Amino acid sequence: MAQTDTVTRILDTAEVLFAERGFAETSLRTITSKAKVNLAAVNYHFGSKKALIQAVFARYLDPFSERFHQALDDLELHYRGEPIPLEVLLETLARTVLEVPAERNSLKVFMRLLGLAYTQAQGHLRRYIQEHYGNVFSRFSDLVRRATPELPEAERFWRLHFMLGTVIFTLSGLDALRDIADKDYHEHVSVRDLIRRLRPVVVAGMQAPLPDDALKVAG
Amino acid sequence: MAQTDTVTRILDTAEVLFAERGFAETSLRTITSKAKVNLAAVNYHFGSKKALIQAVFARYLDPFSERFHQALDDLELHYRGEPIPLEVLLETLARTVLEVPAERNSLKVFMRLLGLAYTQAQGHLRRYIQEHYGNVFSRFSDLVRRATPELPEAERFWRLHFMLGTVIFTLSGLDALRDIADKDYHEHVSVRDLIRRLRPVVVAGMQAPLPDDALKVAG
DNA sequence: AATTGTTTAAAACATTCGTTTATTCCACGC
DNA sequence: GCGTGGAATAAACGAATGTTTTAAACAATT
Repeated sequence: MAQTDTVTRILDTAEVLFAERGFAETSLRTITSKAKVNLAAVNYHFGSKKALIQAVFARYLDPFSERFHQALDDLELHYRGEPIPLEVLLETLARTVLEVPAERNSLKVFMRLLGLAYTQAQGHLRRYIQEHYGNVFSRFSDLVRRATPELPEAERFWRLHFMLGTVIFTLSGLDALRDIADKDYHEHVSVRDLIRRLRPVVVAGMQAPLPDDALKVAG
Repeated sequence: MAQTDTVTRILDTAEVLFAERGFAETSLRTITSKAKVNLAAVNYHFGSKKALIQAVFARYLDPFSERFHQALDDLELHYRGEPIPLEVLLETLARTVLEVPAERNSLKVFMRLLGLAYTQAQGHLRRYIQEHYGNVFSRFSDLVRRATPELPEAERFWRLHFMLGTVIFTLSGLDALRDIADKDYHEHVSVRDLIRRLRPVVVAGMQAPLPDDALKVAG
């Protein structure tokens, strides 16, 4: 049990702490003491703190990447060259995102980490993710392009990230928001509730009219 | 020139560095050396690094709060009890946000800072902002309620935060996103461009049809 | 011009960080 | 059995951090 136990213990503890406080604000000493492993274990097993951060992401993104590619394969087979509708693409993305961490019961952590990847400095992380998972995003992006031919190239890019922001912000701040919502409206929301509420908003956002003077792009 | 110069020199330098790297990743030594003031000056004039962070925010949020209250006063006077339309409220909010840092020629910095306030740990910052500027948000929130009576209470709450997520995520991850956008589309976007693109998306999101089975709430 | 209070300057202080080293432990194969 | 190699441990290292201290320079007031 030796190695496996220590490595996963570190990863389990690190991902929670990273999600709670960010990367720079989480020291290796905090991680190792909470995980009840030796301080040097991180550098021994992972090499450095940077490598640990990347490993935390890989544990989520590797299964996600595989499953999502598989799901897109199925879709492309089914639609046989026809453009896949935007709703179907978003639905598939949402389902895959929900499936992956469901096994680990930590959707919230996964979302927080995704948010941090965009927000925190950590240039190495962006490079790592881009390098390892850029093709998944590219593939999805291409399919969305075919589903929304009326959108100018740049506009689609930005709207995709707008919607990404909506989802990540909401789900990563879920606890805080849920506290407020519970207190003010006495109505408890589940993650599934939230996603049900998110769907029409995201679709409407993607299909919103073009900004007033986007002429230079729209040609 | 003595005090004023040193204090504003520190603030000017700090806000740029904070916006670029975040709070924890920016050391006082980096700030003071770049600002060409003594290291101890920060602790002398502000008391601590935390207080410096708060001071950086206050320099933006104090004028913003004042202007926004004034703008809402004008609106309420003009609409004389009638509900103020949602588009007008959002427009006013956006205009005020744009006006404040325009004088200091640093809209991007202001936006990044707003994003960091939500994103970074810094519990003291959230408490400070809540305490000093919470009433502005409450007032705006009430006006939005009157502008969207058709929305169930909880639905409006969530959508407001969806849209907040869109804006904050986009603006706080601006550099990262801009890097990608520059590389892929060779088109440089300004913050003003982004806000122009954001508007129709936010409006459409707020006015999206209700989710399929929100019946229990809609009554 | 002397004095007072304020600001700047240089240095040191006490922590904390990531990383490395040296040692011990322990399981496994010969 | 023993030795060997991978893994855990304890300790220390060097660098960087926020903060404090002490002294000097300065401005303003009387």
